[in-house]
Amino acid sequence: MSNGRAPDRSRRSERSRQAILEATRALISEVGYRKVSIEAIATRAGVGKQTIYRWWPSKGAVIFDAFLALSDAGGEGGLALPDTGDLEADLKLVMRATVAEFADPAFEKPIRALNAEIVNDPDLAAQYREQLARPVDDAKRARLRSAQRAGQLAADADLDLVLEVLYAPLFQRWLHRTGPLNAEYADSLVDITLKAFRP
Amino acid sequence: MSNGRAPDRSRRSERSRQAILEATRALISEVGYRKVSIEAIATRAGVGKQTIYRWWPSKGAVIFDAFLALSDAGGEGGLALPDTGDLEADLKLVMRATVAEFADPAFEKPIRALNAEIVNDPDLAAQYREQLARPVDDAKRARLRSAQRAGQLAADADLDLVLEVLYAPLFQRWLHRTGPLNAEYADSLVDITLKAFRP
Amino acid sequence: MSNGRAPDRSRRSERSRQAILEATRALISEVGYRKVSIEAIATRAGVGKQTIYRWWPSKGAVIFDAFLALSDAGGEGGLALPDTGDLEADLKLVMRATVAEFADPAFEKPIRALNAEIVNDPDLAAQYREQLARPVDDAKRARLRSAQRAGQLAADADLDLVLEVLYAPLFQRWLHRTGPLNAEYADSLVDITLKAFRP
Amino acid sequence: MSNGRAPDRSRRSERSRQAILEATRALISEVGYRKVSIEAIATRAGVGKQTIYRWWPSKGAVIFDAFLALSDAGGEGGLALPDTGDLEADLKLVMRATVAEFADPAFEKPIRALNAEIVNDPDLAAQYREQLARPVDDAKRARLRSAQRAGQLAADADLDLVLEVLYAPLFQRWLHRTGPLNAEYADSLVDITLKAFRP
DNA sequence: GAGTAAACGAGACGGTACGTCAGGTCTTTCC
DNA sequence: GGAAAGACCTGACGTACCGTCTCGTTTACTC
Repeated sequence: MSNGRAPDRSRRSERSRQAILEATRALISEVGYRKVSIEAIATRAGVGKQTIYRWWPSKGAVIFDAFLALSDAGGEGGLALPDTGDLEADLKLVMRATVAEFADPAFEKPIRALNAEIVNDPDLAAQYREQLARPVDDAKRARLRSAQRAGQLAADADLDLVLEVLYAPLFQRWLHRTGPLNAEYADSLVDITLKAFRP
Repeated sequence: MSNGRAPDRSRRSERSRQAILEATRALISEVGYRKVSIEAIATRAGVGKQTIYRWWPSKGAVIFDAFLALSDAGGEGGLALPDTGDLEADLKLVMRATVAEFADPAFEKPIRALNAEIVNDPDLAAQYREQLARPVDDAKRARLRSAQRAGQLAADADLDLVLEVLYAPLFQRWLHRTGPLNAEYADSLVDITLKAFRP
Repeated sequence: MSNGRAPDRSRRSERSRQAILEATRALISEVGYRKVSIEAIATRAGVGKQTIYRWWPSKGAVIFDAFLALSDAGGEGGLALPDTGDLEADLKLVMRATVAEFADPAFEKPIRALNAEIVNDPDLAAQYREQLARPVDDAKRARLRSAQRAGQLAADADLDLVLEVLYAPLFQRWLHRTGPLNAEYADSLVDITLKAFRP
Repeated sequence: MSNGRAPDRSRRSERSRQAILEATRALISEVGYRKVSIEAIATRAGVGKQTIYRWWPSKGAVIFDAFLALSDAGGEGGLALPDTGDLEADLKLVMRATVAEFADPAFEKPIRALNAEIVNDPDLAAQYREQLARPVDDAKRARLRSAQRAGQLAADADLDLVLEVLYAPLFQRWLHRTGPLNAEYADSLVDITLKAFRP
C-alpha cells in the first residue's frame, strides 16, 4: 500500500554519495552552517536534489554523515588511547590534543554545525552518541579500566562520570566560549579528575 | 551620514514588546524551535513584522529576550544561594533543583532553542554569558567563597573551574541526552566536586 | 557567466499558465486593477509566486497576457472587417460595435488596467502595438485599401492617419471620460473621417 | 460626533505645500512614476507624512497638483490663442508647439504619470478636465468660433468634435508611441481637420 | 505678552505586498 | 530503475510603503 518504497541500496551511486558529503563539508567550512542549504549542496555536488532526499531524511543527517566521514577517514577499527602505565601523562596528552582540536578553526565550524542540529533533534543526538561518541568513549573507558586495574583510579569509580568530569567542562567552555582553551586548562582538568577519583 | 537611523527608544510600545516576547515563548513551547518564524511571532502577537525587525537584530535575539524575560521574572536584585554553613547540603539542594528544572518540559524547549542559537552566534553567546549566566554564577561563586573561608574548600581553588566541574557534566548530559538526570546524579556531582576541591 | 539561467520552456506547466491568466482576468474584473497583486493572483490560481516570477517580468506583462488570451480566444487567423462595398455603412457598423465594447463594464476594467500599465512601460506598449493592435489595424487597413480601389477614399490618403482620425477621438473620450459614447458619436466620427479623406 | 475635524485652511503652511509639490515633480522626473511614493515625497520635502495626508486624498491628487503648479506657473488669466485671421496658420502654430511640448522629456514623464493615475481614477479625471483641460479647450473653442464667424469653418460644426479630431490623434500617438511626433504630423492634422469641417 | 489650538516634523505602529530563497515533491529525460 | 535536471507549491525571509496614530515643537491667533 505504501508508495514510500525503500530505495535499493545496491543501486546507490557511490560517486554521488561522496560528492554530496564532500560538498557538504566544503560548504560548512566556507560559508558557515547557517547558509548551508540542500539546494547549495546539490548544485555544488552536481547532483539532483532528489538524490539527497532519497538517501537522507534531513539536512542534519547529511551534515552528520559528512562529519562522520571526516572523522573516521583515518581508521575504523581498533581506536585506542596510549597506555604507558602513567595515567596522568597519558590523559594530559589526550586532553591537550582534544583542546587543540577544538581550537582548530577548520574543525570548529563543522562541530558547531553538528551540535546546533543535535540540540533539537533527539534522533540525531542518538546517532551521534552511537556512531561518533561511542567509539571514542569506549577507547577512553578501556584506558580508565586499565588504570583501575593498576590501582591509579578508584575501583568503584563510575567511568561514565569520570569521562563527564574530564570532558564536559572543556565542552561547555568551548560551546559557550566562557574561557580560554589551552594546555594549562587541559592539565587542570586531568589533575582535578584524578584527585576526585583517586582510590 | 548613515541612513540606518537608530529607532527612538522612548517611543517604543511596551505593549507590543510584551506581546512579542509572550508569543515567542508560547510558540517555542507549542511548535518547537524549528518552526518558530518571525512571521508566526508577528501574527500571534498581533504585531507588524517591522516592529520586530525594528527592535531585534535576529530571531536568536528575540528568543533570547523571551527567555530572559521568563528567567528574571522572579526577582532582579540579590540573587543568593542558601548558606546554612553545610556546603554539601546546600549544593545538593541547588543541584537537585537544577536537575529538576532541566527535566521540566516547559523549560526544556526554550533552553534548547536558545542553545541552538548560541552555538553559532558568538554575539548571542556573549549576551548569554553576561545577562543570563553571570548573575547566577556570581551567586554561586559567593557561596563557594563563603565555603573557602569556612575551610570547606581549598583556599586556592579556581572557583570558575569548580563551577564547571559541578555543572558542565549535568549540562552536557542534558544537551546530548547521554544519561538520566535525577537527584542521585545531582548528589554524585556534588560529592565528586567536593572531593576534587577539598582543602 | 550569468547565474540567471533561462527557464526551460518545454517543461512549463500549461495548467499553471492557464490558471494564472484566468485568475488575473477574474481579479481585474472583481476587485479592480489597483488591488490586483501578484500575491493575490498566485493564491487565486493555486500557484506559487515563483511560478509567476519565473515566466513574467512584471505585473503589467501578466495583465497583458491575460488580456491577450481573452482577445484572440475567438480566432487567430483571418481577422477581417465586413466589406459590402459600402464603406460608410461598413465603418459605422464597426465603430458602433467598438463603442459598445468600450461601454461594456466587463471590458472596461481590463482595458483601463492595461492602459495604465502601457502608459509608463515602453516595452509593454510595444508588445501592445505588435500583438493586440496590429492584427486589428491590419484588418482595418485592408478594408480601407479596398475602399481606395473603389474610389471611395483618396488614393493618396495615409491609412494610418485615417485610422487615427477615426479611432483616436473615441479612445481619448473614453480614456478621459470627456463625453458620451454612443451610436450617434460613432456615426459622427465616420462621417467626419470620410469627409476628410474623400477623393 | 465625528472626530475627523476638517483641517484649517488658513493655518496651512505654504512652505510645506511648495516643498511637497517640488519634491513630487523632482521625483517623477528622476526616478520615474513607478517609484514615487508618499514616503519618498515626505522625506525629500522634509515634511511629515501626515502633512501630505492632511491635504491630499491620494497620491494621484498630489501628482495632479504638482503638474497643475507646473502648468499654470506662467499665467492664470486670459489664456488665448493667436488670432491672425488665418485659421490654418494659427492652428499649425499651436499644434507644432503642442507636438514640441509632448516631445520634451521634461514634460513627458509628469504627463505620463498623470495619465496613469487618471485612467483608473474617475475623480481625478474630472479634476483634470475641469482644471487642466478646460481652460486650454476654452481658448481653443474661442479661436474656432472666431473662425466660424469668418466663414472658415462650418457654422454648424460641433467644436468639441473638432477639437477631438485635431488633438486626439496626437494624444493617442504619444500615449501608445505609435508614430513620430513632428511638425509635419502637426500640419497634417490641421489640414485634415480643416478639410473635414470646412463650410 | 501669555495662553492656546492647530499644523507641523518625526516616526512607531499594524498591515499588505514585494521579489527572493529554500524546502520538499513531482515529472521528465537520459543512461 | 537510478540519477540529473529542474518546474512546481509552500512558506518564510527581510524590505518598502501604506495610511493611522501619537509624540513633542513651532507658529499664529486670541485674550
